Amino acid sequence: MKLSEAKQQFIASWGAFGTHWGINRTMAQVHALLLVSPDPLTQDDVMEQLSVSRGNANMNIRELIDWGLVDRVIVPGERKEYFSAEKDIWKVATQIIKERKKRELDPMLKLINQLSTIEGDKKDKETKAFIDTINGIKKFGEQADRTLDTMIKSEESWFLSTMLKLFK
Amino acid sequence: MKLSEAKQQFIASWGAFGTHWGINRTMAQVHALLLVSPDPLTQDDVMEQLSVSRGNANMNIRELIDWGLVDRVIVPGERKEYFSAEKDIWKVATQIIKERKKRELDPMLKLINQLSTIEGDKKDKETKAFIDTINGIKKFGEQADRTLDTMIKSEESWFLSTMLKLFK
DNA sequence: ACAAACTTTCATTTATTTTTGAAAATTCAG
DNA sequence: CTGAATTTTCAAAAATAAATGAAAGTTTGT
Repeated sequence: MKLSEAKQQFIASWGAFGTHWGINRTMAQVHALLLVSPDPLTQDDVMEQLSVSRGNANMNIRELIDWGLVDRVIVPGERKEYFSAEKDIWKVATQIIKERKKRELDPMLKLINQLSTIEGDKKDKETKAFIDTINGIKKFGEQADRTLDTMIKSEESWFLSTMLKLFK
Repeated sequence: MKLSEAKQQFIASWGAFGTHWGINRTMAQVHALLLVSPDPLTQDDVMEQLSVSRGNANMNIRELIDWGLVDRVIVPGERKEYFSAEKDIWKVATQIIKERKKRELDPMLKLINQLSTIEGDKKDKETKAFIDTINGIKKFGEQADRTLDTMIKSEESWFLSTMLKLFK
């Protein structure tokens, strides 16, 4: 298999994979493209290599920056902006966990906490089932929250220790 | 907050939550409804409570059964089928992890393994970047695979030990 | 075997999400 | 300040995903 072919397949599959996880196909493809590009790319490079419009490329690149997965890179003497993706997959995973936790788990727990304050007779079967389910989710969510924080933290300290080694 | 109101909000939010994770809104809502229902429901109950069509209800209930999150329940003397959701959130989580792993992580790793066999000069910057990214994903995926298997297994043994206690 | 009760399918419709591309806004060198 | 280069916005169009409901299929009691 040739590089260009493998690259195409990787980008296409990463895009399809993303859609199964609620991620816009183009965003996942831009991410894939930047992951396998040794040097930073411009918006026009992305447009050309993925055959997408200017607006689409722009929107998804910015979304990736919001997610902390892509950085703007300044190339001296160039007017255009360049973009480059974090290449360390462990850092990528940590960042995604961090963002999803913030965007989804935390608001969900907030809601669950509100719902756990319903008034009602615990003798009632319907009420009891509701409270039990909500409490189950609450406990699970709180545990997940703690576990994910630990993962994020341990990754950061791993990162820190790696950095320290570099400067020792 | 009253039960009916809380229930409505839970179902709506669970549905919205699902869409962020690539899960069809109705499927997530049916799941939520069954999670807070003390007794099994029929397809008509689901249709009525969620205001969805027969086809939609049927399709999503079956999908939930495929995912191993909902069971058909036979009520003696009744012609209709009844459906009930697994209520233990830890088991629900385990089951979702199991299914997503099978449906998505495993095929992705298969692809990555194929892509890691590209021919090419490692001196070439493009080729090197591609190989490095693929290998990074490969290592990460293999670790995730092992970790998730451990989680699934530990849940099963926790389940087993709970069961054993019941019969001791 | 029949028919009522119930379940499943799937072509069509509807809703939602994504993409486009031209216009507006911004940036920056001279 | 000017204007060309570049980036961003957003209304409209296109693509995709989901829902509908009637018809076909299946099951079960008599």
